[in-house]
Amino acid sequence: MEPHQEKPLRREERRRRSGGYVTLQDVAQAAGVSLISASRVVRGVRGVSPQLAARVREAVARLGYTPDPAARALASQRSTLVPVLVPMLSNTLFVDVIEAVHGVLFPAGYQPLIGVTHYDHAQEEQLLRGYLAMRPAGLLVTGFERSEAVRRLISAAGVPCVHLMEVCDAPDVYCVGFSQVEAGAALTRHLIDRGYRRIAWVAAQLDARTMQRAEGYRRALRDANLYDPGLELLCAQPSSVALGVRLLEQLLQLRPDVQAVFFNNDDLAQGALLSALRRGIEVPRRLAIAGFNDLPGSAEMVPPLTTVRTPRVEIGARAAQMLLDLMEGRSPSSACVRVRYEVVIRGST
Amino acid sequence: MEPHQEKPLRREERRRRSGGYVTLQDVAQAAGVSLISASRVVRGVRGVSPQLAARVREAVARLGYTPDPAARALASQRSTLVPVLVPMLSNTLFVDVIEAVHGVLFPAGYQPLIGVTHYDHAQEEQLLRGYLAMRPAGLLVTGFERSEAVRRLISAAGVPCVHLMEVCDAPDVYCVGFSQVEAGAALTRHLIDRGYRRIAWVAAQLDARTMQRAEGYRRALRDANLYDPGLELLCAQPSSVALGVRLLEQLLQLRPDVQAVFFNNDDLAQGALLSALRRGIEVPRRLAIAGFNDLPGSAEMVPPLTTVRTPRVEIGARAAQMLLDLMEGRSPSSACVRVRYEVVIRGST
DNA sequence: CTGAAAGCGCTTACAG
DNA sequence: CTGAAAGCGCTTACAG
Repeated sequence: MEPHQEKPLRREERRRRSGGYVTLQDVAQAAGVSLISASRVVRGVRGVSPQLAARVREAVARLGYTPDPAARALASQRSTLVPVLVPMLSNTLFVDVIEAVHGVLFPAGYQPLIGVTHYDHAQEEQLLRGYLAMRPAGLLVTGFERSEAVRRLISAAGVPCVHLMEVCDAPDVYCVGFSQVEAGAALTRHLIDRGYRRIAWVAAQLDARTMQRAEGYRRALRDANLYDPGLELLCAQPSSVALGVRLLEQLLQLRPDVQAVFFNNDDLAQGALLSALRRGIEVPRRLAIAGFNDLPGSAEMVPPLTTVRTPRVEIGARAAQMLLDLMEGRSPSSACVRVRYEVVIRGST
Repeated sequence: MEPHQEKPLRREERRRRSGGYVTLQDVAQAAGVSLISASRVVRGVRGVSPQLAARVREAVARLGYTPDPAARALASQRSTLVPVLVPMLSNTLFVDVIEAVHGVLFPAGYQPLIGVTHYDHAQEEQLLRGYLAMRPAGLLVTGFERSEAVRRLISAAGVPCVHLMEVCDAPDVYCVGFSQVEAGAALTRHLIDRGYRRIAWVAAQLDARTMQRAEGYRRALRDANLYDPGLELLCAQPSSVALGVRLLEQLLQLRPDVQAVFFNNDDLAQGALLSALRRGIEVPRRLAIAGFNDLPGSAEMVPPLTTVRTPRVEIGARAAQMLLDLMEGRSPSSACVRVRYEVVIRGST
């Protein structure tokens, strides 16, 4: 059986250059069909006779064929890579999101490329430029706050993009998340309902979602006629347990009369609880403490921490599913998916 | 100026298919040199005249050329992707390693592909198969314990592989880490030196590194004639703060006479400290508690946790640097780099 | 030091 | 429903 075209290169040389992998050509030959027919079967294109498809599939299995992603990407100008840009990994929040994303995309044949922006617009741009050179199949980014340059890169990329964590009403914007403003307000209302009056807000990092939660805090307190700007303590450093210790100290010096504190993230609140323990401040009798995100350890604190459970796994999985639909030409049932958060009341309030 | 070869496809069609990117062909034409010369300059191959190189570089800058990774990978049978396989991301340990790896590889033009194995050999194999199809430039894997199938995949891949976290004396094995046995022994010796006699070992997950630390614990106690197998509590569940709470309870029921506990990981020890606080067990007077890894929050615990600080960032950075050398044909000064860990003595012991 | 040819392994668009 | 041709944007190996 003669191959269709002559191979000027010796077979041995070809094997060396190609790394010895089984190619689609090998499959087509083994199945006795044309290259393009084999390609159609492998790609799952409709309109191939069942007999032909069966023969190709048999050959694929027998030879152990795996498509070469580089060749595919070059011919189709689209890879199977999916950049996922998150601000930080030291926060378990995003680790959960990423694992859920991976769980959906990898089995579907896509490879997530994790990019950590460190809440920095310039880093986000640099990462995205690097990743866009690889002709990704789609994009997953965190929230909506970014530089104009990055916004342009995203839209010029011409691939679907789904936004994580926040929601938005624009009809052409894909997103999976919840209203950070409402969640912030919900926890604040819980504190008000418990009878606390001088309720402080303490936050670090000061990224977009933090400020949205601050907005929720303000709205809830204004609605109850309890808002006092003097009870807000903002700090641009990264959030951490250690910082929570320091911020509680600062707050108590500033406002010894504070009755309850809403910390923007559980790590800060955990630090504050530990600091209260050390200083003998009774929680919640003398001071109530609440956090946000329900991170590992919060339920085990002394006393257990009241917080807002955020559905990270669901956000990651649903965003990945939406992106998958978009990448494969299906239109998702809704451009914006709102997931449910939950105020978890424990002993600290 | 006529292009060398005729383009049967209309220019417009070509632009559409190629995504409108600037190609090396465009650069070569603009610089007035051959395609291959432009390629050599872009790749940084030696032996190109400075004048030619300058003209090419000028054209690259002016046109904003970025090489197409897919075309490169197809022609050279080597991508710039680097799979990094870690057991878990919920442990900050590996997040630190990954960030350090990224910090070295990304600026050098490589893209890490994070794979989480969940301490599961089958998952590791599945991930690796998926990633190897992409003809990665190198591999970064955690430790040495894996299935024979994965071991074969790694060596058949024919690309350099560096092992993270553990060390090994085989001359052809690349690794960056420290002796988990010695580190476990060092912390145990600290407890012995402090005067504790009935020293327990509590561990979860029971992966290879955990068991190596257990070995260190045993050796140190045997050397001091204090080893008592009844003081070991092992649990195969994943490590967490919540599990630490439960394991301390179990241990105290089993052996109310225990004087000190070495927890295999800080999250367990943090849970134990919180549990001791809640139950009114004085630490360290009644019971000393120590952990491993110096995770966030450990220094803020009440009392602060004695632990072993492990140089995650250094491990990630040096392993990535070693891999970079190997991928680019340089031989690293040493196949095995031992990094320094440190026993951090705080109030809990 | 520079270059023309061949090829990497696929998909696209056009025919029938 | 099936196929032959052209091409994706690079690098490899061979010449000079």
